[in-house]
Amino acid sequence: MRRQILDRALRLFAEHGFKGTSLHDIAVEARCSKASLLYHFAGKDAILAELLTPPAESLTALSGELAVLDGDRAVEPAVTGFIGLALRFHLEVKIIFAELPDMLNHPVLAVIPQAVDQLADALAGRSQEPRARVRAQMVIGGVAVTVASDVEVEPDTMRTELVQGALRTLGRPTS
Amino acid sequence: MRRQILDRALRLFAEHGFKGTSLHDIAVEARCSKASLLYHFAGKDAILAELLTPPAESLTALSGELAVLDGDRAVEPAVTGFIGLALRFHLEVKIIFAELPDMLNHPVLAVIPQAVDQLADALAGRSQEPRARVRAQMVIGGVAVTVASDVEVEPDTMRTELVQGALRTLGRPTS
DNA sequence: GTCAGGGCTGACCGATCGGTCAGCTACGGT
DNA sequence: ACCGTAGCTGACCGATCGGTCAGCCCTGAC
Repeated sequence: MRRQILDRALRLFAEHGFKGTSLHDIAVEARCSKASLLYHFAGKDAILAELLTPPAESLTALSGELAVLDGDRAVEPAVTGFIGLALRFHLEVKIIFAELPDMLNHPVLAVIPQAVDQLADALAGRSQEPRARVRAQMVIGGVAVTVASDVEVEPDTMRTELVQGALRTLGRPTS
Repeated sequence: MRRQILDRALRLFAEHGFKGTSLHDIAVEARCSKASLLYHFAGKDAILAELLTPPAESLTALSGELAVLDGDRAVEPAVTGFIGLALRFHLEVKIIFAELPDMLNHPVLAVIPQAVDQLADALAGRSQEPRARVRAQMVIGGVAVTVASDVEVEPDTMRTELVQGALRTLGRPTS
């Protein structure tokens, strides 16, 4: 039942946004009562937090791995690692980019922005130049939006093209 | 007063999202009563529609200009034109990318997706190849997210770097 | 048989939402 | 001096929101 609730809530949040989805909507989709949702979860926020915990932890883990690599060597792992996570959690990515700004009160979600900042740092090759920061931001946005959109492409084609596209964006021709 | 309302509503919608902003919030920010909002506008949706009409019209106009250009020649104008619009309407871009999916009922907003599709078509150089579609989507997402984010960069640096980054993403080295 | 407790529910609550309405105020035309 | 009207407001409305609570049902232990 918990699984069912989380599964349906994930789809609804991704489609209509967090604020755009009511507990009633989730209950109908999961074929249970609204009160049942609140038996399994402390509240609506708790459902979102539990949904976004796996991608948040994976992202912070990636940031940790990248932190030990210096400048140039961090770029390619950052690209492939981020794209891997984005593809794996594409629905969660859609939720995060849609309405994260308000949800930052919750401790689980608060770690996401700083992890993204560290990711941007790695993508920029530890450079503080404005031009490098812009490139990094373009990669993050491009990957996130593309993964969240419903372009009909085979998964491996999508992955390779995202990686190559990101590397070109950063001015790093494909090796 | 209308100007005041639209100005404050734009900022609030961009910051907290459309659903995340109440008429009360706008009224407080605009220093007037909630009833006054609904004297000037037919409803909350009408405020959003009026805010998004200028960028929507500009976008459809750009699509029209690009439609008469064939394949290769459409790419660069598409890049520079889209980036120009995105920079000019950066707050509106943030609103659109955050919660457009639900608002498509309104006729003013319904034209946006098809205009974006035509833009993607031009960015892909009229190619139907999956790889080209992915690249185009990456450019749209990268530009939109970068413009909507608050990276602190001088406007002209931002513009030139966005254009060059987009062209690199598309595999078109800067001329 | 019975009892305890986890899973679940309908009924209900206060808060807040978008929106309506009668009426107040200020002011320009005659 | 009078009036029409544009601008604006407080009070109020029904709907919907997230969340609470007493209690029902079922099953497994003894």
